[in-house]
Amino acid sequence: MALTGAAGDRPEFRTFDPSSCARCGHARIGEASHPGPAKRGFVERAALREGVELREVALVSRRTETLEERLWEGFVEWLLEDCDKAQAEELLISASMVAPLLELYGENLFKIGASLSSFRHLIAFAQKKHHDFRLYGRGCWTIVSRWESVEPLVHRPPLPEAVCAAAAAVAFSWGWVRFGVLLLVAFKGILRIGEILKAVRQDLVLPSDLLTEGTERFYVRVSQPKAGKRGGGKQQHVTIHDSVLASVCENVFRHARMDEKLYPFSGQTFRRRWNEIMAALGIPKELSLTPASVRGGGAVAAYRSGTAVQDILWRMRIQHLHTLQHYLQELAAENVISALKSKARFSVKAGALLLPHYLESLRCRGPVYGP
DNA sequence: GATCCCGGTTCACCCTCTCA
DNA sequence: TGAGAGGGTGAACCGGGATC
Repeated sequence: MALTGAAGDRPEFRTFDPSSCARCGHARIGEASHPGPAKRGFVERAALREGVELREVALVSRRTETLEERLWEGFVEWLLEDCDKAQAEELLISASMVAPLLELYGENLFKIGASLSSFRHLIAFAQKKHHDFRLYGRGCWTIVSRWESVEPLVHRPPLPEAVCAAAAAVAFSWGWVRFGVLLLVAFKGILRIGEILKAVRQDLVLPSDLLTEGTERFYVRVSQPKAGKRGGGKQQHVTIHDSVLASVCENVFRHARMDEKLYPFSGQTFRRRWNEIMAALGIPKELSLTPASVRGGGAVAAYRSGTAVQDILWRMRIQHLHTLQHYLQELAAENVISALKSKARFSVKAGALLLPHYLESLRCRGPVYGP
């Protein structure tokens, strides 16, 4: 009746009120009249904000701030080579003067062998110092572009799936159980290595935690993800579909304390063990396979297994296809295996073949304690 | 006006090295 | 094995121009 009235077919129904007919006092039939979370009042919100000064809320980490301040001091010192302190202060008052000076300083940095990132940070700092710097700073960014064209970025090579499997197998054979398991979790979950190294037991949501034993899914919660300050959520999670790995994680981590780190040592120790495993497999340093290659390797493996690009974006927790291209473009460069000598290829192949046996052993033998 | 694309801009993570 | 410093890289948002 309401629809025909609205459509004009039955003018006599135009005034029909479905809400009244449903004995509902508002237009949201079947819903709460004011849906959504309970609203806080001014007093309650003000109490929660007690002591917080918006002007003092830091938008960058203290470390970045220190780095940029130090770079700025270097720029000022460079100025002082040609003028006295009073003149330098005069030059640094307005963005219109700072910008061309920074351009010259950028060229100087390039000549003396400084890093491009230091110049980028310096420009960013100048923009924070002078709000109108953007009006004059185009030349500085042009210097950055030219610098990049001379020295293009080199992306980290992805970790081939076979090398990941072999590395995990070597770790298990040496008794580095958590290293091996976390390497596989990071690879399958397309995680940044730092994310898995920082994770604690409560970030790993096992089937037994959800009372869904026997399922193949488990989750890793990522607190403070990389882009936390720029959208993407303060907390993210990844889903891993692997029944064997889920069972192994149950045995290795189920009995750990909720605040216990999944990897009980530091990142440096992870890195040293990584180096030892790569050396044992005969993988040369020149191939630049580092723990940072795990995420790219996971992405490439998912792509190769036929996972839809949108699904990979979701699993990687990135928002732009452009970003994913960084990883997948490396497909062509993923000739790490072919670059290996025959002995190393044999080691990788053998290790990858052994992995299922190690995983089966960990799955069947019950709880595993220790690092 | 809406949408897409791309380059500009920004900032935290990762790697390497040194020292304890 | 851990801590810290310094440099390099990855990946996000933003805005403007192009296209429909």
